[in-house]
Amino acid sequence: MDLPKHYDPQATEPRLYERWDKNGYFHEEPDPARPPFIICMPPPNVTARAHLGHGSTYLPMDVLTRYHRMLGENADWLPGVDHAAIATEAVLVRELAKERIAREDLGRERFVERAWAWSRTYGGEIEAQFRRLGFGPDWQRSRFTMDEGLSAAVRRVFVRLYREGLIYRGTRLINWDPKAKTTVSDAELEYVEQDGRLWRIRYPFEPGGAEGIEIATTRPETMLADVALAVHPEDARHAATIGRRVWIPPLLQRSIPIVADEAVDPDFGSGALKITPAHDPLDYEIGARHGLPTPSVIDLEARITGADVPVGPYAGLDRFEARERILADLQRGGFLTETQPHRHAVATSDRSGAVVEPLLSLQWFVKMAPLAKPALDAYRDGRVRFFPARHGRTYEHWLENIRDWNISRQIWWGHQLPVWYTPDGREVVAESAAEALDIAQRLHGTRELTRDPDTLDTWFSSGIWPFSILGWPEQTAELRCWYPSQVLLTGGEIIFLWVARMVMLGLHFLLDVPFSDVVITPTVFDAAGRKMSKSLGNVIDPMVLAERYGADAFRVSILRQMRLESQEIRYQESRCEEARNFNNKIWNATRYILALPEGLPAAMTLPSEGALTLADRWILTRLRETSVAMSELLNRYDFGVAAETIYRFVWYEFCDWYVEATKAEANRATRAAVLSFVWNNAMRLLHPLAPFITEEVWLALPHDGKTIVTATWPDPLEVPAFDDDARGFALLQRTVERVRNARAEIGLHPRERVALDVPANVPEPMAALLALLASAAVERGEAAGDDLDDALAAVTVRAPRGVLEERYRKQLAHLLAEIDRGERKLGNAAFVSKAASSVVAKEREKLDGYRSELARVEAALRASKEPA
RNA sequence: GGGCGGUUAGCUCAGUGGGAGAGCGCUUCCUUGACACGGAAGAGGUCACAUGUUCAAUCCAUGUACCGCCCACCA
Repeated sequence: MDLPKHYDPQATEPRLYERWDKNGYFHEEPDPARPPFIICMPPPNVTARAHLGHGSTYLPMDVLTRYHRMLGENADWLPGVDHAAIATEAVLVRELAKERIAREDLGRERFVERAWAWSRTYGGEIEAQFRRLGFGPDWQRSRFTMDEGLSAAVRRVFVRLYREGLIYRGTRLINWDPKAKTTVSDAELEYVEQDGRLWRIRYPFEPGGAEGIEIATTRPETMLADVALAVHPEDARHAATIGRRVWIPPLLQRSIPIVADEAVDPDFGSGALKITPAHDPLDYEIGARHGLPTPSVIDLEARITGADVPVGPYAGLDRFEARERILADLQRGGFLTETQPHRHAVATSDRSGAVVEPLLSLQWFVKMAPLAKPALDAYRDGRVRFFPARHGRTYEHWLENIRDWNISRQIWWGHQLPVWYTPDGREVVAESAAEALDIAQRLHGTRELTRDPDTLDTWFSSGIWPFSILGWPEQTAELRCWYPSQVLLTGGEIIFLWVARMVMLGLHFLLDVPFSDVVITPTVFDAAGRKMSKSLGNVIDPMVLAERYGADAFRVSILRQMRLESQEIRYQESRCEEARNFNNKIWNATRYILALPEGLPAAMTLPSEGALTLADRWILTRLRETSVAMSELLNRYDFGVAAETIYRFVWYEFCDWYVEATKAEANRATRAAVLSFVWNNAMRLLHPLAPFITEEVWLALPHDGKTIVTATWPDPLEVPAFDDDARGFALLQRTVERVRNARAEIGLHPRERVALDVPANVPEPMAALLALLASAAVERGEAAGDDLDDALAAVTVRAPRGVLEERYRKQLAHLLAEIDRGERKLGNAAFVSKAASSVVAKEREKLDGYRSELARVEAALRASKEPA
């Protein structure tokens, strides 16, 4: 066979993926006879493109699914795409703007048509990218949140929650995104630290009077809607003012009361707070406690409106423009007493980035407290577990402090509320227009209905994802076999937005948690620990990495950096290069195996135990240990250590030691069989992590079956283990290293043989390996000591006089220091009496070892100095 | 303001109550029957700081400093 010297992933990977896909290796049918292993893919936004973050979240899902498929389980990774309401709508509005068309000009129906067309065109792109990275979900089962089946599930959930009294319509303070022109939920806010200013403003007791009370604010434009000032009830400075009235500057057209409320922090500013219930959450609560009115002065365009209260010349101004004008007018009227810099967190919409305006509005909400209780219980009694466990406290804390969820959005792309209104404003909630008409006729005696134009928050449909994609509310075989799933993997930033809501809705509608394990994966940063962003120019595109180094290399590079407890990965491209080199190493070890002159056995079998050489026994023992370790590590989601474990086995044990050992004459009889066996197993252990190269190599070796994708996971019990021989080989390795070190010291050319005295009680196979691996000319001498440790320790290098002297002196110094340390330790009565006996024994053993080594090194040093 | 992580070799990071580790980078040697995307040898660290617990602390506890993440209605 004539293989090129360098592995070529660019040619191999797409070819293999196409074969897997065409043969349906990723597809599964529900099979109650086997244990299920189901992962619901967090649906990427239809607007999304692959980024490095998908490496840390989606890649582990692929690894786990492949691993459990090899274990013979009913394993399936269920993919899909999210319609991403606000994000997609924003993209479309921007595209329309290029054609100078406003959303309203197009009309709802045609706008939604375009959204569908856009989703069909671009939605497949991330799927193609995932394929390029080797991800193998069950593509035949791919779902889109706007599909008819999933939309029907959304309507069913809405109607049922409404009829159970868990969905209601009401006027509440909501977060208004003036850019996207819609409400957003609390969980979708992002608080951005900004350098702002804090203004102190005097509210006079009488219009034109010099006396008054000072407040501090960062939002002077809202003062037009003030309904009171509030002070802390126990604040002596303001006690006398409670109950008095002040006038609102600069217009001085309205006066408002001063009230006392516990929520006011007396230590902030002047200790007095202006109350604007319609434009601030805290003010809303205080206002409610005191029965204050709730006038608005900011409209949906974020402009000042005089609809509720007089706003003078500010009417129609943008909110930030109005702020400047009001400040100027306050200054002129002598009401602005102080301006100071102030750093504070501003609520922005995490989709549009716009500063969110708290507004009073009539919207739809989900009553969360009754749903949160069972979700909390499920966590507390261990039905839902987090990895790492500390993330569970985030989940718990959010559910304990849960607030009602605003679910109505004023955009067109999404699931329209299944709500209709009669001409006199009564609500009719139904799963279809026909049913709505029926109800309207029956209950309200009318067939004249108008549908609510709003759509649902995207996360409403995401919240039912684990069962809507299984066909719920139909009782499908998928739903019976595959709900609940086994594990959810996701980033920590959507524990509230998504994880908690899936648990709540899963428990409510299917009476069971949607998954038992939640694995929170780390965020990927650049090597300097900065978030990757376009503006910083530090974004690394995984598709570029896959092109440059291969998808396997990209995968291994990410996986090796994942740590169980870590919340971040600092990614550097050199890791990818390193993994590419690793793949090349695998490739070349394979070339060596395939080029053996004796050829490979037709089937994967091992020689009889008696025929196995020392090296064979060692590598088989290590294979077995590695195989046990890999299962344990993958079972507890420790991808980083798993990747590291197989990486080290392949490179440092198999390639550097075993393959070299097979070049010895004595090892030739068994090597073809053992190399094939171990390499076949190693490829299967590595396959979930690096699917492509392992398939390519596995197919070239003796193997069973058509593809490694559905091959069985190595069973450690099928690999013989020889613990004593393995230990002996490890001792031999240390001896080889010692001799190589001396060779370097002597300055021998690698091809020159070093003369080695090997005691007679070192077994012949070891002496032969020493000769090969250390490139030595072995001369057998007298037996030394009474065990293998002693015999190997007595192996000595013959060198020209004086050459090794410095080396021996260094060793001597080190040994003397160790012996001193050990003697002082063992001379310490407290240590000998209090430390564990095994620790003391080990310390004695170490000391003895150092002493006999000291004697040998002293002798060698003498020999090196004295004339021969 | 509250909670949670982190601080170990030049860089990115493992790790352990009892002899400090890996990869990259660096130095030297080497194209020996697969691999220079390779092999061998080597240099390099008061394990952030302070106090405490312990026979023994890089590891445990407390505190400090710095970095980061999440939450929160100081306007």
